[in-house]
Amino acid sequence: MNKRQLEAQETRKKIYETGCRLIEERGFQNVSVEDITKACGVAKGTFYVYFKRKEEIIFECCENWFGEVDRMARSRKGTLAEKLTVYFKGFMEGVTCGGLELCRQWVREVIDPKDVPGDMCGGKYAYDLRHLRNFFKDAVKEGMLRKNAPIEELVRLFLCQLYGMMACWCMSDAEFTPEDWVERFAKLQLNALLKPYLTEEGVKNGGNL
Amino acid sequence: MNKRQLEAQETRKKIYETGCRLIEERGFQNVSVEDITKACGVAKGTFYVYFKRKEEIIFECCENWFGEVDRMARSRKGTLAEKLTVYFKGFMEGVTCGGLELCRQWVREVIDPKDVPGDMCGGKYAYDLRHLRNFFKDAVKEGMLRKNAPIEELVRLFLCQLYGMMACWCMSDAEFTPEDWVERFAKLQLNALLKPYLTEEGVKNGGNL
DNA sequence: GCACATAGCTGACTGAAAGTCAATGACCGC
DNA sequence: GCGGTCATTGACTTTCAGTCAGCTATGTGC
Repeated sequence: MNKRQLEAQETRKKIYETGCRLIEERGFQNVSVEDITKACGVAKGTFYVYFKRKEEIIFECCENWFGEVDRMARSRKGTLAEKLTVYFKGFMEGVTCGGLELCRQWVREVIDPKDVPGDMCGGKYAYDLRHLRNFFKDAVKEGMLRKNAPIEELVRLFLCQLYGMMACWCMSDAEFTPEDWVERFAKLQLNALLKPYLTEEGVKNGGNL
Repeated sequence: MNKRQLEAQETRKKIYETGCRLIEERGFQNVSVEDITKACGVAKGTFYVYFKRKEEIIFECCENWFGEVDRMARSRKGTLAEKLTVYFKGFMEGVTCGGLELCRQWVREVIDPKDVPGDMCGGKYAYDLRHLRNFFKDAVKEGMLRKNAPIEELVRLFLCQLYGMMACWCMSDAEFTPEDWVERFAKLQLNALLKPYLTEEGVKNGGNL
């Protein structure tokens, strides 16, 4: 990689990081592309060299966040319930530790998918659906969930909980910690959703959160 | 009311109804104020005589929707669980019968409350919090819920379910009916949340959905 | 019936911000 | 050192929300 390419990479990184920071500080709607470029000393046009649209910077941010949480949950040893707890806690940690705007953007995308360009992340709702779908598929492969487990329905019901929690968190002026949310998750007895589909192995490994 | 006032009332109604229709047809972001005013044959400025901001037209629409559902749920005779079912089914009917944009706007407001002007509906998240809070308070008054029932927590947990369901509905390309949602609601065993707080009277009247 | 007041409406205007693109000049390979 | 390329630039276009001074219809007092 020559000097030119290194500098370009640096420029992109600068825009991405400054953008994320400003958006998180002021809110997506209250930061213009020029705010971002001025803050890192480049011209407005440069932004559009690296990002097709203003939104793309936050799409990328969400993608990184989801990917990170997914890796955490998968690398964790334990029962399905424990892994799911990591999943939820990871999301809520991302959200509650300076990720309010990320969370908002995520909800925006979910409620208004046409705002997400088709060439981002392989299609609409791809962030969450893809990861969670694979998560449940793996659980079937590993013999924790029965083969007839309705993957799509499980994905939907879990996301339903996750969306609801995030919306509530936004609503509650961010007064809860990730731990509070895990407790809520358990309280809502989501494991009841899984039970009908657990294998003997899955039950033995503990289905309760 | 003289001719002038009647005509003004008519103008406002025309803008409100045309606006709601266009927004529902094309999506909030894809309808400009001029689209609305042109479609009903008035000047752009007239819009701003009756609505402070573009958003206000959809705020009003949401307010009407929530009010209507609340009236339905309250007028229904039956157990707390039955009333809540009416509540949820009513919301989901509003959403699933041509209310996609309403639903989206609602979620937008919840995740981004600073976008809702403080003078609308008495404050942020007022639509849903107010109605549901009063609903639970009445249940205490009527002796169905115990006096120590944590109203705010119940409101939050129920809204959590509602938001999650709505987000999922937006996500699922509107493939579910309100009945599907009521079934999901029961499935999620929300009644488990209520049980600890039900009075003997409340239990006798049936706590299960 | 006339004159004045004003409610209701108008549409040109302003400002802000997203997104474009031809021009520029620093760097690279030869 | 030279021609070409690639990252960068910033003036420009477009779109749209929101404003406001002015106009006209209607209502009111005489």
